[in-house]
Amino acid sequence: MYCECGFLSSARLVFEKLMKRDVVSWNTMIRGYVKHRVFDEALRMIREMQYKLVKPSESTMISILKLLADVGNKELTKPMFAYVIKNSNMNHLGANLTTTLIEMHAKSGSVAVARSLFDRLNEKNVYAYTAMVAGYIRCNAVEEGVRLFGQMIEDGILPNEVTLVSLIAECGTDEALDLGKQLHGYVIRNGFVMTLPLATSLLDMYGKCCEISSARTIFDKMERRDIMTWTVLISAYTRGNCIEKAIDLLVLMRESSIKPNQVTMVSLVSFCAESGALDLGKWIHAYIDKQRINRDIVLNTALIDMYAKCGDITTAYRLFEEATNRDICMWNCMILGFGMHGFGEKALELFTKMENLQIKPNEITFIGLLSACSHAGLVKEGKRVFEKMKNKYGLLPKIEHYGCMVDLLGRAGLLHEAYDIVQTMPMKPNVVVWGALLAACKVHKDPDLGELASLKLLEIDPESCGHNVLISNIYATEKRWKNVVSVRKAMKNRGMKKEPGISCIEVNGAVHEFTTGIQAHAQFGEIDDMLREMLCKLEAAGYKPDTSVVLLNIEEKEREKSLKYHSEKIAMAFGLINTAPSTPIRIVKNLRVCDDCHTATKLLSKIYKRTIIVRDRIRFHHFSEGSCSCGDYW
DNA sequence: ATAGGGTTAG
Repeated sequence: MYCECGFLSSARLVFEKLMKRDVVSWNTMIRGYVKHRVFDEALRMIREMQYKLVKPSESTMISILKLLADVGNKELTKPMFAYVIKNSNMNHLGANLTTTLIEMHAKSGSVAVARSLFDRLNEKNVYAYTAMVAGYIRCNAVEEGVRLFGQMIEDGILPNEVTLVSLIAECGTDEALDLGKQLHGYVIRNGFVMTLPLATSLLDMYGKCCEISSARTIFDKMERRDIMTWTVLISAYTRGNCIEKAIDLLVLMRESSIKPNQVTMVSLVSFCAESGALDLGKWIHAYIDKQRINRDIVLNTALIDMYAKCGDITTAYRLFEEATNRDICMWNCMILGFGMHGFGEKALELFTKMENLQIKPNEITFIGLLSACSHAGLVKEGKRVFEKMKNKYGLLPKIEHYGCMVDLLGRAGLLHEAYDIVQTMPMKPNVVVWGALLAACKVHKDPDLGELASLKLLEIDPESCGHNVLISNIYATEKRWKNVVSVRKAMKNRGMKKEPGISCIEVNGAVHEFTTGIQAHAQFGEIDDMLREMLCKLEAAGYKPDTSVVLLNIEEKEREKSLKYHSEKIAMAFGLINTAPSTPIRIVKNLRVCDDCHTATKLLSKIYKRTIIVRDRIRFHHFSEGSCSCGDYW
């Protein structure tokens, strides 16, 4: 009972007091740890059990392995596998045990090990086949999966409703969609009844592959719908940025007297996080509490993430402190949140707390910490964290972590140290790594290293338009128009377009989106007047347009004009017009803030006495009283 | 023995 409810220390106490322990008591305790993701302790107990010569029965092993397969944990599969091998005769592994091992390996990414076990099976039943096919789809070896599915049918082993559902559930990726459609066809051809699980898995698959209309067709045809059906469709809409449709469904669902639960709400909250819609996020938060929807650990994490990503780090931290239950994901969200806001010290403090509580950080934790150090210019601390990751926690830095290090050193102006990392890292640097170096070269004006990085980028990924823009940007800063033109031409020939700059601003709960340039907005006349006024006041305050950030080789006057119509400035003008004096203005943009807008926004915060909070692609800028929280360091 | 929905980075 204690294990099931997650009161593991109480369970352990009872366990320790037992005079006699049999296989069942060990099994229960270990399953408790696995179920609640305390893998270290589970492994320790398995070893202790072995030491005490308690020999687990096959069914004990199966039940533990099954749990492991469900949580898809990679760290434990290896030692568990070793343990099973050690305790049984490899040549006489029972079919049931083997099948469970296949499932465990297939679900946790070791598809090759799963296959070798699969090939040793004499009698391959539907469970083994399904586990294997599902494993292939999960690790993106879809062709192999299709082949095996065909072989299974040839062998005369036919899938049933349950196995079809578990396969379809794996098909929510672009790569697997074709297979998913084939399975859908199989379901129809063979006259399976569209039960709720079957329909839900199909709905979810189409939703995840952005084929919402197919999902909708299935949904509309259904006679009965339960909480999962609604939830899946709502997630599909939020994923496709159709928030109005999602909210409509929330209302409709209430009307058909099905009450949303915490799972339903998570996808709505995470939409707000993604799009920076704070007002909507607050509304949903209030809705959750008003409807007395239970806030479990995942929903709390989503809310924390939402507040952090919408600029309200104080509320995010309050929710974090109030949470009675925290997992690694929640800690990571909070660390990432602090980093995003430039509070590097706070992120590090949180990490210290984690360490004191003996909570094991994972690789995402370190991405958060390294990028937090990077945004705050904490070079020494960042280096220490990187060492700790390797030495204390035995985590092998992945390419992302090297990318963070290059960013950390590059941003701080230590270009050659950054380049050292690029040259000595144990894997081939990718576009992210070269891109970080290139961006650093742009900020710290090292055209030679910048050019080298540019060439590498073009070599690895000639199609990436973002990097081409950055390259032409570097040339433009040096007024090397010839090079700018040739990069631009090459882009045009390949049909590449610069990702358009988009700025969003939420006013009275509605999100308004602006792109660059003059646009067909009902209020555009007013906005244009406002922009003119802003420019006048800016110039009076000593602002000069920084035309070096404009990429095009055009006349100076035109360049100024193109600056004036940067989406960010338009959104700001719109905010100034439509919000009450002295309320903060919040803007979310898809690209990084440009130098000119950054300077202008600082001044504007002083001129109009407004706090202006801008979330760019990677971090927050809090502008107030003429300065920015990033300390001009981004 | 086998089934459907949600959170962090890139």
